[in-house]
Amino acid sequence: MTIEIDDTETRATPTLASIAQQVGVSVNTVSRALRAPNTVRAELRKRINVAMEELNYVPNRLAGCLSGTRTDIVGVVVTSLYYSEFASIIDTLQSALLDRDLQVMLANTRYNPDQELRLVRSILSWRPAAVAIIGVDHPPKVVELLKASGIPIIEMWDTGGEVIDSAIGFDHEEVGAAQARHLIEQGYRKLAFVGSVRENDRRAQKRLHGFETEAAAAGLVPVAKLTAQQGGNPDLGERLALELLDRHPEIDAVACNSDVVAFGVLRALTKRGKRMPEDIGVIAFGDNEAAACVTPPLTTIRPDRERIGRLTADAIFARINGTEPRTTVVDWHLVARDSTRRRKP
Amino acid sequence: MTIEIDDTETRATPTLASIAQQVGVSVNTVSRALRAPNTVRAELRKRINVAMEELNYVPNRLAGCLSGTRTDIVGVVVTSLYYSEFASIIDTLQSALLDRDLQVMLANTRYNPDQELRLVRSILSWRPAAVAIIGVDHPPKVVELLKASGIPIIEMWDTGGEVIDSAIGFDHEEVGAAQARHLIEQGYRKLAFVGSVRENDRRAQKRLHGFETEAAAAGLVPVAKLTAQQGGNPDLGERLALELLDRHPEIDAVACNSDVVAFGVLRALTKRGKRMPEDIGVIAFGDNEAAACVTPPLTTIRPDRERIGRLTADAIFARINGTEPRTTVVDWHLVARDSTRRRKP
DNA sequence: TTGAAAGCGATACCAG
DNA sequence: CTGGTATCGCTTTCAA
Repeated sequence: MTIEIDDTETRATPTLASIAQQVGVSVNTVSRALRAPNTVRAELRKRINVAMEELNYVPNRLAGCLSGTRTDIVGVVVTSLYYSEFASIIDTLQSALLDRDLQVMLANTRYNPDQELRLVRSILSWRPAAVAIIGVDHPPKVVELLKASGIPIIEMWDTGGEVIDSAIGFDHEEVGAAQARHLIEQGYRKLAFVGSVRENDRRAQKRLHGFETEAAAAGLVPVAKLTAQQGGNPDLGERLALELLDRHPEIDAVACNSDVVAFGVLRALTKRGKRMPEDIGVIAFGDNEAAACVTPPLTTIRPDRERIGRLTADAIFARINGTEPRTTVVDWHLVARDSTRRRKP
Repeated sequence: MTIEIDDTETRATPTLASIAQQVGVSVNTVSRALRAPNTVRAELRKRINVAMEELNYVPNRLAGCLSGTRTDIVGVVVTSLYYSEFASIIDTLQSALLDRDLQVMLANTRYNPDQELRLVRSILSWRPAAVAIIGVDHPPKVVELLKASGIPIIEMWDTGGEVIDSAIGFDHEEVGAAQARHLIEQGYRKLAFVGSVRENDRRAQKRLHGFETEAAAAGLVPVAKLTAQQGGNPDLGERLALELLDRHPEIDAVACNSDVVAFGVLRALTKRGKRMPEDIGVIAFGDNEAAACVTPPLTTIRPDRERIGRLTADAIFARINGTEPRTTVVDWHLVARDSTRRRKP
């Protein structure tokens, strides 16, 4: 009697069963050879490894995670990928997660709340171990879903307001206030604010609000203000600055909501023959890699993105291991460069 | 007789079965209500949807993809996340994939081949529908795994050499050659090359090689050359430029391997009192958002990142639908700005 | 139009 | 140390 094995050399991706069959052991011996190598006889283990190598076996995590308890995905939801805004957060976070074999699933909402809901839903459908998401302001349904998921949720970049679970970021109102304070300290009095302040970018709104409030506190209202709904870039900055000069020629300082906008502002002011920092001061936010290389070097506020990324990874591990949720405020620094150094210290 | 249902109100994540039970239908009716709504009576469908909404049901894709045929993940492997190098590729790619409900799983190798192997393996373990990866030069085992996976593999950013499946990018040697050609056309004769040229960054190496070859063809060897293994940034550029001036004061043009390095080079040259473009010309690669905003505005080469992202998404769909692999060369442009305009046109 | 039942590929608990 | 067997949550024939 012959047992016919219909192993018709189908070039299907190998499974645990394939190699179990080839080695002549049971499926779960192979599984253990992977999961708990020392529970398998050395010689067997070796043959199993050889077979895996030969067949280019790659475990199927869909199956693994479905049956096992944990998933090794961490959902990361950002609002933008451009201009280094969050790149180094993602970079640091990703590499820290990798050390624990966690895989990043990335989503970019582009500041669109509908998109955000859709993406969060999509990410949750992968049953991630945790979700890290930019901002603390989300559509109610997003909050509901994230809460209902029962996994650790780390909100990054911003703090304040209602936090779903844990947050790691800083107070953007304070950043705006610091911009105003610095300009005032340097002797500027006719303050303006320009930049991209989108309807759904609460952080930008907070910075603007903080700026206005601080200026008002110093008796400097009204402040000229020119914002746009589109994303920030140098051309926008240039356009807004030119318009600002036309409308308010008396302006002697400009705060920008981002460095890339400030780059264009500097260009516009230079074209109009303004001397910086003497005639007019410029301060921004973000500390883009080029901020120290433009003319004049740009005074700006530098958030500690690496730290946020690292602490987020730490928080994810901690929460997974059962520690309590917490909110961590991360320092930022005002980097004074020549675009505002009116008063020699 | 009483049937005891041990439905101990466990706050577990709802499954298809949960809502099937609540609505009083079978599991696969609910499944069909999701997958093929018009095969379910309207009234029933409605009740099912209500239940899903109430319970905040999110389908478990691990299960779905395990049982079904398709996976909706696309693995995206990049070598860096900093400095906008690939950000807009990822951004465009991601949003194009989203239109087809494909989810990006991101990995960053940081130019480390061991990491690359590990990450590719990890990504393949999720049984993605396709993989998009930066570069056409990978460790042999990576190539083997990707080939064995049987899914579409799109190599981005570079072309030439052996392609695994499909490629969308451009010839980096030509870019380097174009840098040299432009400098020579503008009348520069003592050419130098500086920047980060890592051991595992084949693209950077190709650009350097193309530059040297083109210069040699014009009888301009030897070219001074100063490279580093670390990643490019303005400080590196400044350091290298200062060293270059010390060693080769006769230099009259510098090609940089990236814009961020060039930013530092400009700063160094300015500090040393060099006039640009008169005394010395500078050309770079990348067209960083700030390239037009530094002093002098930087001549550089602009790759079309959006196009690469979009075409990669297109290629993924096409390959999934059975079209043949192909290599697509994407245009790039030399953007001449004031850092090299010696000859007035 | 709806339901029952058989997998998908791995894990985990129990036996042997 | 090794092998059955149930199970994870969903999709997918095949019947009813």
